[in-house]
Amino acid sequence: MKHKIAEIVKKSLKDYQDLPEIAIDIPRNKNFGDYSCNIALILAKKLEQNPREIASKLVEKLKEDSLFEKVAIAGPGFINFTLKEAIIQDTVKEVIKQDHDWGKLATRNPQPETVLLEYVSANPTGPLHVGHGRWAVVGDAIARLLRAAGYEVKTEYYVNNVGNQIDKLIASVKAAKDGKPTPEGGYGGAYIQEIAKQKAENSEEILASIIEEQKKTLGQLGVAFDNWFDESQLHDKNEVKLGVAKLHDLGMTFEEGGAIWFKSQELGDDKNRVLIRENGNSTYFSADIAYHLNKFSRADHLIDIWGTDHHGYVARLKAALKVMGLPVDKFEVIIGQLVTLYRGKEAIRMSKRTGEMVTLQEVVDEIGTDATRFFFSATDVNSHLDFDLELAKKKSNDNPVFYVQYAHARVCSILEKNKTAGLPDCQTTSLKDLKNPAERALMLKLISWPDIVQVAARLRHPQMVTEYGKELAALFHSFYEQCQVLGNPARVILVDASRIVLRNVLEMLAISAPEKM
RNA sequence: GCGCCAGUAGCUCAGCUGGAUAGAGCAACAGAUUUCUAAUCUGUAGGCCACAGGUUCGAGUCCUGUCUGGCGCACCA
Repeated sequence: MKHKIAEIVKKSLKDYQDLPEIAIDIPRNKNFGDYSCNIALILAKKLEQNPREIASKLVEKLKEDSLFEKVAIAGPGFINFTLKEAIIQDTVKEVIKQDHDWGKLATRNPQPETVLLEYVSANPTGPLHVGHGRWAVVGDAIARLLRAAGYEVKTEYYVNNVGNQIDKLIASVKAAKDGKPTPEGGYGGAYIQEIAKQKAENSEEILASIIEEQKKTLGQLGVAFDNWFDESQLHDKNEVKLGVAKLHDLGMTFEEGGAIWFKSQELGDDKNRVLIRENGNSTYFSADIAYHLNKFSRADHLIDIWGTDHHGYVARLKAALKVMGLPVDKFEVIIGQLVTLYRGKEAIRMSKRTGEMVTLQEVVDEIGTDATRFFFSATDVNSHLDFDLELAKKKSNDNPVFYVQYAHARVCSILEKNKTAGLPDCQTTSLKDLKNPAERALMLKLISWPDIVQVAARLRHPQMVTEYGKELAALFHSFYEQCQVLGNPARVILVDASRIVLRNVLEMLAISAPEKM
């Protein structure tokens, strides 16, 4: 709908040149209409004209459009639109017609951009922690959003199955097996003892067993990856060496102390970085360069979600890719901040060294998949999160996830009661009588869903979906209190449209949409 | 010391490229059910958007500085 309005505004502006992007907003205050546009204010600055004058010229043209009941100027020069009731009603019918597709954006591009989204990618040295869970949920939701927005998305989990940490892991398991204490710098969690008790003999079996556990936990969270990519593959196929050679050919490397270095200082880094160590082994950095070269050969656009502990690393990887001529503007890194667990007021301290930690598996077991997903989707992944287990569990009845699910269950219950009458025919049933403010507000919300998907996908902000879900549920509950549905075909249609959008919202978050609660 | 991220109601958090009177949930208080699910609804109260400057018609949002917290600053990953 926003897009439609923007197009109309654009048409009315054809006398102007060099137009900025036209933004259509939903005003906070209902008195300002259903949608609004600030283009006159923006143009006023550019053209050094009175914004209200520009607006009044535009309004004259916009008034003629059949979409609007009313177009008005307000405040310093906002243009406010009120939709015709018939347009709103027709769009509600469109919701029912499109059903699962309502909220999927039509791509004008016959060859959609391919996106390779890499996330979680935890080291295969132990169980996932809560931060991983957060990034997993956010990554999965972003993948769903991008798909709905018309991108072709592949998801991937990078397994660092090479390097020091693996040697330490193996040594730790061996020590446990022999009843010796954990070696210096090794891993000491209870899971090490578990693995030691199992049949796991060689490093492959040990790794496989840990990765299996990770997969199991992620699966329980409803997160599955299209591809698990082993770092060892890059070494086996010589891609790491080739990447380093490429940098060498570009004159971006030098040798010192028996190691090969990347001249990252020339590109703004505060120090140069080692690519090949004195002992001939490659660093994590050079493997990661190779990995991203590999990914760029498979997709147009890369998105990585990294933990905040890796953020210092972004600049140097981008620098390396840029100097190699790759489109760095198509390489995004989303930094995921950590989660601090609380039980009531008490923060749960975690230490990898002592192995004293609450795993993601334990949290999912305790809180449940739906609530965990909702909580992790509901906040900006770029902000630190305090997550209170007691609150998420104990207050489950007032939990926002249940609030949204309950709206869906209520809808289904009404439709079940209406079964004997049957669903009214959308073509022949008039929605003219849906004039109550609660009905109108609900309809407007339903028709804005595709706009939410679009913006949420562009910004990679799943929290916009959970926000929308809460707002939609609230409007539905309010409507429900005021309007008797059964016996009113127009309202039955409105309820069915609500069911569709509530379900589509929950599906976007991979949260179940129960028919009964 | 340097860098990145954050600081919005008592608590947990939303707030789209700068827009109109800053929002929600929880907690608190007062009400609503002979009627389709009360896991609900209606209302009240709660704010110097960390602080100080600046940019402009207009700042929670942009710039500079300060304070507080998190995370980095390896020939670990």
